Amino acid sequence: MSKERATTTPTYYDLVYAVVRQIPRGRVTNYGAIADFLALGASRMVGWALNNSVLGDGVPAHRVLNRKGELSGRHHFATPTLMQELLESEGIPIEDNRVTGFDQLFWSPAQELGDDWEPF
DNA sequence: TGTTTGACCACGG
DNA sequence: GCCGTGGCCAAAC
Repeated sequence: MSKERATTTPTYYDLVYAVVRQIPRGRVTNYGAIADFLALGASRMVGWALNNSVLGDGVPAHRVLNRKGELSGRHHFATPTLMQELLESEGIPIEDNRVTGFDQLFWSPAQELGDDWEPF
């Protein structure tokens, strides 16, 4: 929901949330793509942002994977299998904690949204 | 205020 | 092709 952060100024958090929400159902992306699209320069921050989002916001963090296409963040969900369940529910086949056909399911924000796209 | 850590990525050996 | 190291930025301790 990107509520006001009160004592803190808006951060890339909101941007990450917005981008992840734009991910179409049945598609996946990786941290590096988001980080590069937002010009964060640090893909680690995307994970941190999602860590906050999963717990409270309606951000489909399960669509965000690492560059290998692995479900690296599954352990952060309510249950380790929840992430896989959600992906399979969207028609994304998972095999050994990795997305099958990750290359064709990959969704690039910079390519789909455009370089001048902004959440606000 | 300084140090540590984190759902990562790229590069080198 | 796998493992180790560096870099990146921000939040938590």
